[in-house]
Amino acid sequence: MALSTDHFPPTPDAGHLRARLTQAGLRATRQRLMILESLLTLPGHPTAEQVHRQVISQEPSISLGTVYKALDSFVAAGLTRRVAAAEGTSRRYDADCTEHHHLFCTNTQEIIDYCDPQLDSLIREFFAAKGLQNFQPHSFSLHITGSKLASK
Amino acid sequence: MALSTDHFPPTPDAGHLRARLTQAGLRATRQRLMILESLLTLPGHPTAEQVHRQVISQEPSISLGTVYKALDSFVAAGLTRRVAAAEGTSRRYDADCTEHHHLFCTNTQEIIDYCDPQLDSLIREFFAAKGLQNFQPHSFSLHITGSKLASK
DNA sequence: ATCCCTGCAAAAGATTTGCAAGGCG
DNA sequence: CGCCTTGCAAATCTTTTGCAGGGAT
Repeated sequence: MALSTDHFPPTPDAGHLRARLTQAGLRATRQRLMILESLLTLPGHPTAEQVHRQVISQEPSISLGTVYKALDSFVAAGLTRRVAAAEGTSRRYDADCTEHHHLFCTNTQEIIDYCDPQLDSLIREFFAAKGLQNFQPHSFSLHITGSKLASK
Repeated sequence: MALSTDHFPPTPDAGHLRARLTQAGLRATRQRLMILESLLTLPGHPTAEQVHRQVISQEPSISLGTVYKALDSFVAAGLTRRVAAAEGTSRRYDADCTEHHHLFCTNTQEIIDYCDPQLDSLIREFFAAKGLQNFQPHSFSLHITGSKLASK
Protein backbone atom coordinates (compact mmCIF):
# COMPACT_ATOMS: atom_id res chain seq x y z
CA MET A 1 0.00 0.00 0.00
CA ALA A 2 0.79 3.67 0.28
CA LEU A 3 1.33 4.27 -3.42
CA SER A 4 -0.64 7.42 -3.95
CA THR A 5 -1.69 6.32 -7.40
CA ASP A 6 -3.68 3.51 -5.86
CA HIS A 7 -6.50 5.97 -5.46
CA PHE A 8 -6.84 8.21 -8.47
CA PRO A 9 -8.18 11.52 -7.28
CA PRO A 10 -11.85 11.75 -8.12
CA THR A 11 -12.19 14.76 -10.40
CA PRO A 12 -11.80 17.56 -7.89
CA ASP A 13 -14.74 19.91 -7.75
CA ALA A 14 -14.43 23.42 -9.08
CA GLY A 15 -14.94 25.04 -5.68
CA HIS A 16 -12.05 23.18 -4.20
CA LEU A 17 -9.74 24.09 -7.07
CA ARG A 18 -10.76 27.72 -6.84
CA ALA A 19 -10.08 27.77 -3.12
CA ARG A 20 -6.69 26.23 -3.63
CA LEU A 21 -5.68 28.93 -6.09
CA THR A 22 -7.10 31.76 -4.02
CA GLN A 23 -5.41 30.54 -0.85
CA ALA A 24 -2.14 30.53 -2.74
CA GLY A 25 -2.74 34.15 -3.70
CA LEU A 26 -3.46 33.45 -7.37
CA ARG A 27 -6.36 34.63 -9.47
CA ALA A 28 -8.73 31.82 -10.28
CA THR A 29 -8.98 32.04 -14.04
CA ARG A 30 -10.73 29.50 -16.19
CA GLN A 31 -7.37 28.43 -17.63
CA ARG A 32 -5.66 27.97 -14.30
CA LEU A 33 -8.57 25.97 -12.95
CA MET A 34 -8.32 23.58 -15.86
CA ILE A 35 -4.55 23.37 -15.69
CA LEU A 36 -4.58 22.65 -11.98
CA GLU A 37 -7.24 20.01 -12.47
CA SER A 38 -5.17 18.31 -15.16
CA LEU A 39 -2.13 18.38 -12.96
CA LEU A 40 -4.03 16.70 -10.15
CA THR A 41 -5.61 14.11 -12.40
CA LEU A 42 -2.92 13.08 -14.87
CA PRO A 43 -0.92 10.10 -13.66
CA GLY A 44 2.84 9.96 -13.35
CA HIS A 45 3.64 13.68 -13.02
CA PRO A 46 3.04 15.32 -16.38
CA THR A 47 5.12 17.66 -18.50
CA ALA A 48 3.77 21.05 -19.63
CA GLU A 49 3.11 19.47 -23.02
CA GLN A 50 1.04 16.67 -21.48
CA VAL A 51 -0.98 19.12 -19.40
CA HIS A 52 -1.56 21.17 -22.53
CA ARG A 53 -2.78 18.17 -24.51
CA GLN A 54 -5.18 17.38 -21.70
CA VAL A 55 -6.65 20.89 -21.39
CA ILE A 56 -7.03 21.54 -25.11
CA SER A 57 -9.18 18.44 -25.38
CA GLN A 58 -11.76 20.42 -23.43
CA GLU A 59 -10.90 23.95 -24.47
CA PRO A 60 -8.78 24.09 -27.62
CA SER A 61 -8.02 27.80 -27.39
CA ILE A 62 -5.68 27.48 -24.39
CA SER A 63 -2.12 28.03 -25.54
CA LEU A 64 0.98 26.16 -24.49
CA GLY A 65 2.54 29.42 -23.33
CA THR A 66 -0.29 29.87 -20.89
CA VAL A 67 0.32 26.40 -19.51
CA TYR A 68 3.97 27.25 -18.93
CA LYS A 69 3.08 30.53 -17.26
CA ALA A 70 0.43 28.93 -15.09
CA LEU A 71 2.75 26.13 -13.98
CA ASP A 72 5.44 28.70 -13.17
CA SER A 73 2.97 30.68 -11.09
CA PHE A 74 1.91 27.53 -9.24
CA VAL A 75 5.52 26.73 -8.41
CA ALA A 76 6.23 30.31 -7.33
CA ALA A 77 3.16 30.24 -5.10
CA GLY A 78 4.18 26.94 -3.54
CA LEU A 79 1.17 25.12 -4.95
CA THR A 80 3.24 22.80 -7.12
CA ARG A 81 6.80 21.55 -7.34
CA ARG A 82 9.12 20.61 -10.10
CA VAL A 83 10.18 16.99 -10.03
CA ALA A 84 13.82 15.94 -10.17
CA ALA A 85 14.16 13.45 -13.02
CA ALA A 86 17.21 12.09 -14.78
CA GLU A 87 15.38 10.78 -17.83
CA GLY A 88 13.67 12.70 -20.56
CA THR A 89 14.06 16.22 -21.85
CA SER A 90 11.09 18.04 -20.35
CA ARG A 91 10.24 19.39 -16.96
CA ARG A 92 7.75 17.48 -14.94
CA TYR A 93 5.50 18.79 -12.22
CA ASP A 94 4.07 17.47 -8.99
CA ALA A 95 0.92 18.97 -7.52
CA ASP A 96 1.73 17.56 -4.11
CA CYS A 97 3.97 19.82 -2.05
CA THR A 98 4.03 17.78 1.12
CA GLU A 99 7.25 15.91 1.76
CA HIS A 100 7.20 12.60 -0.04
CA HIS A 101 9.25 10.21 -2.10
CA HIS A 102 9.17 9.03 -5.70
CA LEU A 103 9.15 5.73 -7.51
CA PHE A 104 10.67 5.92 -10.99
CA CYS A 105 9.42 3.23 -13.32
CA THR A 106 12.07 2.41 -15.88
CA ASN A 107 9.48 0.89 -18.21
CA THR A 108 6.76 3.50 -18.35
CA GLN A 109 8.82 6.55 -17.31
CA GLU A 110 6.11 7.23 -14.78
CA ILE A 111 7.00 8.92 -11.52
CA ILE A 112 4.79 7.68 -8.73
CA ASP A 113 4.35 9.39 -5.37
CA TYR A 114 5.25 7.42 -2.31
CA CYS A 115 4.34 8.63 1.17
CA ASP A 116 5.64 6.91 4.26
CA PRO A 117 5.95 8.73 7.57
CA GLN A 118 7.86 5.77 8.99
CA LEU A 119 10.50 6.16 6.30
CA ASP A 120 10.60 9.90 6.90
CA SER A 121 11.35 9.36 10.59
CA LEU A 122 13.95 6.75 9.83
CA ILE A 123 15.85 9.15 7.59
CA ARG A 124 15.50 12.15 9.88
CA GLU A 125 16.67 10.15 12.86
CA PHE A 126 19.61 8.82 10.91
CA PHE A 127 20.84 12.31 10.07
CA ALA A 128 19.97 13.73 13.46
CA ALA A 129 22.26 11.09 14.96
CA LYS A 130 24.95 11.16 12.36
CA GLY A 131 24.93 14.65 10.92
CA LEU A 132 26.48 15.94 7.74
CA GLN A 133 29.68 17.83 7.58
CA ASN A 134 29.41 21.34 6.22
CA PHE A 135 25.84 20.91 5.13
CA GLN A 136 22.55 21.92 6.68
CA PRO A 137 19.87 19.56 5.41
CA HIS A 138 16.43 20.92 4.86
CA SER A 139 14.40 18.23 3.18
CA PHE A 140 14.80 14.66 2.04
CA SER A 141 13.38 12.81 -0.91
CA LEU A 142 14.15 9.22 -1.74
CA HIS A 143 14.27 8.24 -5.40
CA ILE A 144 13.43 4.62 -5.88
CA THR A 145 14.15 3.34 -9.37
CA GLY A 146 12.62 0.08 -10.46
CA SER A 147 9.70 -1.33 -12.35
CA LYS A 148 6.01 -1.24 -11.82
CA LEU A 149 4.37 -4.62 -11.60
CA ALA A 150 1.06 -5.42 -13.17
CA SER A 151 -1.58 -4.77 -10.55
CA LYS A 152 -4.09 -7.58 -10.45
CA MET B 1 32.31 13.52 6.78
CA ALA B 2 32.13 11.49 3.57
CA LEU B 3 31.31 14.36 1.25
CA SER B 4 33.16 13.31 -1.84
CA THR B 5 34.07 16.86 -2.70
CA ASP B 6 36.21 17.06 0.41
CA HIS B 7 38.97 15.47 -1.62
CA PHE B 8 39.09 16.90 -5.09
CA PRO B 9 40.30 14.19 -7.43
CA PRO B 10 43.94 14.79 -8.26
CA THR B 11 44.06 15.23 -12.02
CA PRO B 12 43.68 11.62 -13.15
CA ASP B 13 46.54 10.36 -15.23
CA ALA B 14 46.05 9.74 -18.92
CA GLY B 15 46.63 6.00 -18.65
CA HIS B 16 43.87 5.59 -16.16
CA LEU B 17 41.42 7.59 -18.26
CA ARG B 18 42.32 5.60 -21.34
CA ALA B 19 41.79 2.34 -19.48
CA ARG B 20 38.44 3.49 -18.25
CA LEU B 21 37.25 4.24 -21.77
CA THR B 22 38.64 1.07 -23.24
CA GLN B 23 37.14 -1.10 -20.53
CA ALA B 24 33.79 0.47 -21.30
CA GLY B 25 34.23 -0.49 -24.94
CA LEU B 26 34.79 3.04 -26.21
CA ARG B 27 37.56 4.35 -28.42
CA ALA B 28 39.98 6.50 -26.51
CA THR B 29 40.08 9.64 -28.61
CA ARG B 30 41.83 12.80 -27.55
CA GLN B 31 38.46 14.52 -27.18
CA ARG B 32 36.91 11.82 -25.03
CA LEU B 33 39.94 11.71 -22.76
CA MET B 34 39.67 15.42 -22.14
CA ILE B 35 35.91 15.31 -21.69
CA LEU B 36 36.13 12.46 -19.22
CA GLU B 37 38.85 14.25 -17.32
CA SER B 38 36.74 17.40 -17.09
CA LEU B 39 33.79 15.41 -15.90
CA LEU B 40 35.85 13.86 -13.14
CA THR B 41 37.43 17.12 -12.10
CA LEU B 42 34.69 19.73 -12.31
CA PRO B 43 32.84 20.14 -9.01
CA GLY B 44 29.12 19.87 -8.53
CA HIS B 45 28.21 17.71 -11.55
CA PRO B 46 28.59 19.80 -14.67
CA THR B 47 26.37 20.42 -17.67
CA ALA B 48 27.54 19.74 -21.23
CA GLU B 49 28.11 23.46 -21.59
CA GLN B 50 30.34 23.56 -18.51
CA VAL B 51 32.35 20.59 -19.69
CA HIS B 52 32.74 22.28 -23.05
CA ARG B 53 33.97 25.52 -21.52
CA GLN B 54 36.51 23.53 -19.56
CA VAL B 55 37.86 21.52 -22.50
CA ILE B 56 38.08 24.43 -24.94
CA SER B 57 40.33 26.22 -22.49
CA GLN B 58 42.93 23.59 -23.37
CA GLU B 59 41.89 22.70 -26.90
CA PRO B 60 39.65 25.34 -28.47
CA SER B 61 38.75 23.28 -31.52
CA ILE B 62 36.53 20.81 -29.64
CA SER B 63 32.91 21.46 -30.49
CA LEU B 64 29.93 21.44 -28.20
CA GLY B 65 28.30 18.79 -30.37
CA THR B 66 31.21 16.49 -29.69
CA VAL B 67 30.78 17.01 -25.97
CA TYR B 68 27.13 16.03 -26.23
CA LYS B 69 27.96 12.96 -28.29
CA ALA B 70 30.75 11.93 -25.95
CA LEU B 71 28.58 12.31 -22.86
CA ASP B 72 25.85 10.28 -24.55
CA SER B 73 28.33 7.54 -25.34
CA PHE B 74 29.57 7.53 -21.75
CA VAL B 75 26.05 7.15 -20.44
CA ALA B 76 25.24 4.41 -22.97
CA ALA B 77 28.40 2.56 -21.96
CA GLY B 78 27.56 2.85 -18.26
CA LEU B 79 30.58 5.05 -17.55
CA THR B 80 28.52 8.03 -16.52
CA ARG B 81 25.02 8.79 -15.34
CA ARG B 82 22.62 11.60 -15.78
CA VAL B 83 21.72 13.32 -12.56
CA ALA B 84 18.12 13.89 -11.51
CA ALA B 85 17.70 17.58 -10.79
CA ALA B 86 14.60 19.72 -10.35
CA GLU B 87 16.30 23.04 -10.86
CA GLY B 88 17.83 24.50 -13.99
CA THR B 89 17.27 23.79 -17.64
CA SER B 90 20.28 21.72 -18.59
CA ARG B 91 21.24 18.13 -18.11
CA ARG B 92 23.88 17.38 -15.57
CA TYR B 93 26.21 14.42 -15.47
CA ASP B 94 27.84 12.32 -12.80
CA ALA B 95 30.98 10.35 -13.53
CA ASP B 96 30.38 8.10 -10.54
CA CYS B 97 28.18 5.14 -11.34
CA THR B 98 28.35 3.43 -7.99
CA GLU B 99 25.25 3.75 -5.84
CA HIS B 100 25.33 6.99 -3.90
CA HIS B 101 23.25 9.92 -2.76
CA HIS B 102 23.17 13.62 -3.55
CA LEU B 103 23.21 16.83 -1.61
CA PHE B 104 21.54 19.72 -3.43
CA CYS B 105 22.74 23.12 -2.34
CA THR B 106 19.99 25.67 -2.76
CA ASN B 107 22.52 28.51 -2.74
CA THR B 108 25.15 27.39 -5.20
CA GLN B 109 23.06 24.90 -7.22
CA GLU B 110 25.86 22.44 -6.69
CA ILE B 111 25.08 18.76 -6.49
CA ILE B 112 27.46 17.02 -4.13
CA ASP B 113 28.01 13.27 -3.95
CA TYR B 114 27.33 11.60 -0.66
CA CYS B 115 28.37 8.01 0.00
CA ASP B 116 27.30 6.16 3.08
CA PRO B 117 27.09 2.37 3.19
CA GLN B 118 25.35 2.59 6.55
CA LEU B 119 22.57 4.65 5.01
CA ASP B 120 22.38 2.23 2.09
CA SER B 121 21.83 -0.69 4.45
CA LEU B 122 19.27 1.20 6.45
CA ILE B 123 17.20 1.88 3.35
CA ARG B 124 17.59 -1.60 1.89
CA GLU B 125 16.61 -3.20 5.18
CA PHE B 126 13.64 -0.94 5.48
CA PHE B 127 12.26 -2.00 2.13
CA ALA B 128 13.26 -5.62 2.56
CA ALA B 129 11.13 -5.65 5.68
CA LYS B 130 8.30 -3.53 4.46
CA GLY B 131 8.14 -4.05 0.73
CA LEU B 132 6.39 -2.00 -1.92
CA GLN B 133 3.13 -2.93 -3.47
CA ASN B 134 3.23 -3.48 -7.21
CA PHE B 135 6.76 -2.20 -7.55
CA GLN B 136 10.09 -3.95 -7.81
CA PRO B 137 12.78 -1.59 -6.53
CA HIS B 138 16.14 -1.71 -8.17
CA SER B 139 18.16 1.17 -6.77
CA PHE B 140 17.81 3.93 -4.24
CA SER B 141 19.13 7.46 -4.20
CA LEU B 142 18.43 9.95 -1.48
CA HIS B 143 18.14 13.61 -2.46
CA ILE B 144 19.06 15.87 0.39
CA THR B 145 18.21 19.51 -0.20
CA GLY B 146 19.78 22.14 1.98
CA SER B 147 22.64 24.55 2.14
CA LYS B 148 26.34 24.15 2.12
CA LEU B 149 28.08 25.70 5.09
CA ALA B 150 31.34 27.57 4.83
CA SER B 151 34.08 25.05 5.47
CA LYS B 152 36.63 26.47 7.87
C1' DA C 1 -11.03 50.69 -12.93
C1' DT C 2 -6.93 48.37 -12.12
C1' DC C 3 -3.85 44.92 -12.59
C1' DC C 4 -3.05 40.50 -13.72
C1' DC C 5 -3.58 36.98 -17.16
C1' DT C 6 -4.07 35.20 -21.85
C1' DG C 7 -2.91 34.21 -26.70
C1' DC C 8 0.12 34.77 -30.25
C1' DA C 9 4.42 34.93 -32.28
C1' DA C 10 9.09 35.61 -32.05
C1' DA C 11 13.25 34.66 -29.42
C1' DA C 12 16.27 32.16 -26.66
C1' DG C 13 18.22 28.02 -24.88
C1' DA C 14 19.29 23.05 -25.06
C1' DT C 15 19.97 18.97 -27.57
C1' DT C 16 19.99 16.16 -31.82
C1' DT C 17 20.98 15.08 -36.51
C1' DG C 18 23.32 14.68 -41.18
C1' DC C 19 27.26 14.64 -43.55
C1' DA C 20 32.03 15.02 -45.22
C1' DA C 21 36.68 14.58 -43.50
C1' DG C 22 39.95 12.67 -40.21
C1' DG C 23 41.73 9.47 -36.57
C1' DC C 24 41.89 5.02 -33.95
C1' DG C 25 42.65 0.22 -33.69
C1' DC D 1 41.99 -0.19 -44.26
C1' DG D 2 37.45 0.05 -42.17
C1' DC D 3 34.74 1.82 -38.98
C1' DC D 4 33.90 5.09 -35.50
C1' DT D 5 34.33 9.86 -34.15
C1' DT D 6 34.73 14.72 -35.04
C1' DG D 7 33.40 19.44 -36.45
C1' DC D 8 30.21 22.16 -38.49
C1' DA D 9 25.72 23.74 -39.45
C1' DA D 10 21.06 23.11 -39.74
C1' DA D 11 17.13 21.22 -37.54
C1' DT D 12 14.38 20.14 -33.61
C1' DC D 13 12.57 20.52 -29.12
C1' DT D 14 11.63 23.01 -24.87
C1' DT D 15 10.97 27.08 -22.44
C1' DT D 16 10.85 32.18 -22.13
C1' DT D 17 9.63 36.79 -23.48
C1' DG D 18 7.06 40.98 -25.33
C1' DC D 19 3.03 42.90 -26.31
C1' DA D 20 -1.85 44.08 -27.14
C1' DG D 21 -6.39 42.77 -25.71
C1' DG D 22 -9.51 40.63 -22.18
C1' DG D 23 -10.93 39.13 -17.63
C1' DA D 24 -10.99 38.78 -12.45
C1' DT D 25 -11.52 41.19 -8.22
